[in-house]
Amino acid sequence: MRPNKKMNTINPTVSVDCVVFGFDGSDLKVLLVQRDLRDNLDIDDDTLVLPGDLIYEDEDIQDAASRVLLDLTGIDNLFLEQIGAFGSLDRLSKDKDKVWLYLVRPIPDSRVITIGYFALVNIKNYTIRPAGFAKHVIWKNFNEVGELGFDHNDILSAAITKLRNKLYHEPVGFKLLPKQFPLNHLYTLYNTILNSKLDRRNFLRRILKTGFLKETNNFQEGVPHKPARLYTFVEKKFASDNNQKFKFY
Amino acid sequence: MRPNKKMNTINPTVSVDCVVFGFDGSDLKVLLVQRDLRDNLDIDDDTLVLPGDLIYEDEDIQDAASRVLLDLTGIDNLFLEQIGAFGSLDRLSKDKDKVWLYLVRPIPDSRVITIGYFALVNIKNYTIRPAGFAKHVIWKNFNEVGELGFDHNDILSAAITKLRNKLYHEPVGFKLLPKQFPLNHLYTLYNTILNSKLDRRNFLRRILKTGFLKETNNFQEGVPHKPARLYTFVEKKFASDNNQKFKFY
DNA sequence: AAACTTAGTGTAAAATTTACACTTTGAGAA
DNA sequence: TTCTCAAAGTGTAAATTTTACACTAAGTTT
Repeated sequence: MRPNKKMNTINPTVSVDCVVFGFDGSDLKVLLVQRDLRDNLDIDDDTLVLPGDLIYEDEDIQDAASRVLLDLTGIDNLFLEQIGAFGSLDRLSKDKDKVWLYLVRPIPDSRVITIGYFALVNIKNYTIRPAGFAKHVIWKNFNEVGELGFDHNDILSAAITKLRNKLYHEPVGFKLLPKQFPLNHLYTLYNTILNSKLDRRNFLRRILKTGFLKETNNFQEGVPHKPARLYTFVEKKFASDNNQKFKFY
Repeated sequence: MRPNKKMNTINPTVSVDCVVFGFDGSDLKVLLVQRDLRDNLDIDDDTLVLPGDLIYEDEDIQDAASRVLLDLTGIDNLFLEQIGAFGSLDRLSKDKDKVWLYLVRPIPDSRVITIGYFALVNIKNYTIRPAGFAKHVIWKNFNEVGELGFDHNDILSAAITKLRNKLYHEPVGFKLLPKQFPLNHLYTLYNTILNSKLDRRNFLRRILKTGFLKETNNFQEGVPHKPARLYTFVEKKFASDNNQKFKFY
């Protein structure tokens, strides 16, 4: 490839961190890792952090984010979108964070800028493997996320803002749901994430009118009430210029 | 400040680049610098690039962007907003770009990730000083921007997308205009930037209805037709949650 | 004073949004 | 089998917003 570059060298100054959102039918979840367990450290530090890592010199940033997710969670081939760069000078300066950095980083005092990514997954497609590193990865209710390591609360805030905006302007809700789902799940999802209480009838009408949903002939099973019809999302082309005019709710 | 860090050392792996938009009454402009002149190099390279530079180790990224704008253009204290990180592996691999990097960079082959920023200025407030470095900074019509150095066309694309979205959802148009302006200037601005031909009466009604404009008792001067009343923007608080529901046009 | 240029202004029809409640259906319990 | 429970499914009228559309007013220049 390119000469004059060492391959597979770690770039000690740039990292990626990933916010992966999931939805379990009633709560919005975030994928977090327990820092010490992840690195098999023998310290008392159960701090939760976003999955992330330093990038390699010869690695595209987004590829780095994919790699991190694959390594830490077994989740492969996710749709990832950049949130932005986080580079404040004190982002690594909490005491606990420093301890950890000294244990695992080649240059623990290096100033590191991180690029945040965000992804949406159908939580059921990605049951976290109970073996290996993966057992230290957890889905945490978004509302119950406490103080994370580093500046990860900032990254998470930026991510939820982005998610809410996207939900409003693009058909992304389906990424959090199984291929087929009843309309009420989508309705709950919108209400949960947007923190709203939308009118149910109006919601259903509007979401159907968008043309992004197609009814199937399948129905819910195993529910103790009238089973709802399942729908699928139909991907359509969005001219990126038109997105602007689009309003999902 | 923080120990274990050298102060004022250049971070050779992270840079910032700024997209500064201006509006001259009929065209959207972008601030560009001519690369060779900027660095007083004796090479035949009139490539235009966005104002940008490597950051310092102990410098917040956004501060770096401010510094770059101040150094290269004399523009101080601008409202800057991050566009995102640009880190593709080939972003510095054009031949001309490499020549330049070898001439000016301490580690010319370093993989560099850049953080894009964008700003809106009233072009008349920032007449570019005709002395010193500033004489190599130009306002270029957005539509006439050709191939820029590095991946700066990508950054510019991301910036224009962001600008169009912002124009649609937030009251930012006024940042491109003088303190007082006739409504038609704002109308032209919207049409120019959004590439649209909005209905004039409907536009005026709607923009006034937002409550962000206040009429003054001043009128245009020196125009060869009926002088229009001047308006000012009134800053109001936007709960960031409400932004979403806001539509300026 | 005539011609030119932009300022400034209203309305009716169409489309969209909103508020609102009852019947149906299947599962599970009695 | 029937009763109860829980969610599914469904329509309309009023209010609001959006759209399309064109002429008069005012100041400048010739």
